[in-house]
Amino acid sequence: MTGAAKGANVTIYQVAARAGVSPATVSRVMNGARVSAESERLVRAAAAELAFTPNRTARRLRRNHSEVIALIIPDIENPFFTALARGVENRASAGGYSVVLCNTDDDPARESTYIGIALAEHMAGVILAPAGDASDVGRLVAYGRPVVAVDRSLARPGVDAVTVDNRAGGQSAAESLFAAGYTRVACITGPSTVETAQLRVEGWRQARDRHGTGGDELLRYADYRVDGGRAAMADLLALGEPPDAAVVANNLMAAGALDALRDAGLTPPGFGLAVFGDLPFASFTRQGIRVVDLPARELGEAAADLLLGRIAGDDGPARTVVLRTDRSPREKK
Amino acid sequence: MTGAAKGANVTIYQVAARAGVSPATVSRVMNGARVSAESERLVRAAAAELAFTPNRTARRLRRNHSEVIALIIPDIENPFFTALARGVENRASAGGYSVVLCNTDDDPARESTYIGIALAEHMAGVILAPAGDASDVGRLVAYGRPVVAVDRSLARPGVDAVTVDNRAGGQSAAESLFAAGYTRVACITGPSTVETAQLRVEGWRQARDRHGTGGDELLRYADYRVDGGRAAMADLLALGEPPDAAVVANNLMAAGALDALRDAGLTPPGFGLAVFGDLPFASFTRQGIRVVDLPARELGEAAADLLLGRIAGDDGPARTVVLRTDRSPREKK
DNA sequence: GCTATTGACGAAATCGATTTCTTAGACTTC
DNA sequence: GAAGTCTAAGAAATCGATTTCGTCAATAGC
Repeated sequence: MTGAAKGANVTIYQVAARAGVSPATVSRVMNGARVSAESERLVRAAAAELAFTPNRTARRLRRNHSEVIALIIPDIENPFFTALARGVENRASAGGYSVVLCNTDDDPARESTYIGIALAEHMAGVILAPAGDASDVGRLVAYGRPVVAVDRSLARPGVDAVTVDNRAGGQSAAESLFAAGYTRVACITGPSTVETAQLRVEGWRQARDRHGTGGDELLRYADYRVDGGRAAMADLLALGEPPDAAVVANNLMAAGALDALRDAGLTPPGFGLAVFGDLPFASFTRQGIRVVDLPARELGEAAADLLLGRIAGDDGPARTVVLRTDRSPREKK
Repeated sequence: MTGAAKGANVTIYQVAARAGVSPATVSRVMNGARVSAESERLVRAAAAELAFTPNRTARRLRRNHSEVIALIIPDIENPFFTALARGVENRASAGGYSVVLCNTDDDPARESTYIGIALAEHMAGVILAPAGDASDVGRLVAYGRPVVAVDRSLARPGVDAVTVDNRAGGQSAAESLFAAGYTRVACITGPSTVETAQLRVEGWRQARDRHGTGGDELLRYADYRVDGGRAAMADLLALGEPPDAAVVANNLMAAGALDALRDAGLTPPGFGLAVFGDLPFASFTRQGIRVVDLPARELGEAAADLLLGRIAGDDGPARTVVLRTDRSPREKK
């Protein structure tokens, strides 16, 4: 031991001694079981005097579950995920749970490590925004630990998921550009292995086909990151017959795409741009850009609600909640 | 209980039985104590077969400390703090610790709640970016729990702190604007109660005095938020003799200030702007802006190192680590 | 050859709260 | 008034890993 007044950790036994009752009675008072009014008064007085705080570790050991949930996300620096985290935290703390935020940097190995920790820590449940494709979620399911996938659904029966209607979002993003008079609307999306990236492309295709302007020559797969968006846009602009607008499937790539546009001497709305997800703190750059608002915080809230339900014992079949994106993307001021 | 194969939680006793040794021996193997080669082999084999993971709750109860540290920050959606969090997490996880991220929204009541949780959970330590002024850190200190203040120092002896040299940063930000030929350099800073805000102002004053351009009529206190920055800049531009440049004390206010400039038909570098802290994902808007890079990640790393040292038993006097800001802010491309 | 020393390892105590039993009264009910 | 509920509350087991304390045997030392 290092410090001086370290301990000061009052135990239930000390409270019991002070109140002149047994530890069992103290526990009953603290947990709302039947106790005589007199005992309760004594215990509460003693607890207050000693500033007793129950040791959660001991409680957890006995009860065999914790009041902590893990939130595993691929990128803590992406505002979409921090907003999502905030949603989770709001709901979780309202329900008496703490949230441990785990950042995987899109690395399946780190994701796997965190899943292992969640198991070893006996955390109550896990909310997972899957990093790669093959998420190592089997272990959680095998041990019967509640899991909710968020943002992307896991191709795994029995796991709840909360997503947005990416296809509809992609379609309305593209439609809004066509409606504004653009004719060659490109699409920059995420990795082809990622569900959200594919669905957003599909929405774009639907709008494109309706307006009959060619095939996939204006489609680019990138990596959901700034540099990827920049490269993809540069590539599109170098085409013999370049696009005059683009749907960009996430906020980070849009930042890169704007870079590339600027380098080519273009800016919205001269070049039409519709983006999935907002870039907070950048209102001054949103001019002329159509933003499909993603309900990031609501995603987190819905996922947390679902998870807390499972933890509370909800045994029903797996559900997938799909939230609506903003169907009428408008230019921001 | 809900699910089916719930438990499956292998205990040290089962491993011991399988290996034909006592639980004590299993524990010794898992913790690197002296054990015969033969026993070790048997135990490792049994542990592997049963996929044994030690129950951390039980370990924590016995050892009376957890491998979890709390990181309490005022705004999870501010990129500065997420970068800081990442730094903390890097170091902590390298040292075998998990990080619980707590978001206070600048609310002292929430901060206090989280400090209470950190105590009750017997977390190993706390890294605190204090929300308001009077941080309720006394309880932690009273119980001898290690605490490190980050970003702002607490006016409390005995608490380690990690900060940046805000005064020097403020000075070099202003100097770089004067050097570029601007003559009326304003300053938009944070709340007057906040240490970083005051120090940055002082740096600005030093540069201003050297270049002899008036007093504090070009100084505005705002709130470190987007709207505050917008209002402050609008106010400055409405002056009879408005500034031609400004030092803005954080990234969020800079976003607001840029809004106000745009509304007035101004953009950098026509109007000079030097900003504390970067806005990631917004490279396309940094043109012509001088950014004083804040070593957010390094702050987190230093704080974590300090805290882990304390947890390990470092008993020395309280230290304050001051990191250097970027002393030569340049325009970003 | 006989006592120290050392090493491996099992038995059992321990961490602190919860949760069975159990028991002792108090209160009904016929 | 005897037998049958309840209720309150203490004693003790329990959760799972760690750690102290001994024991037993092998090696070292004189």
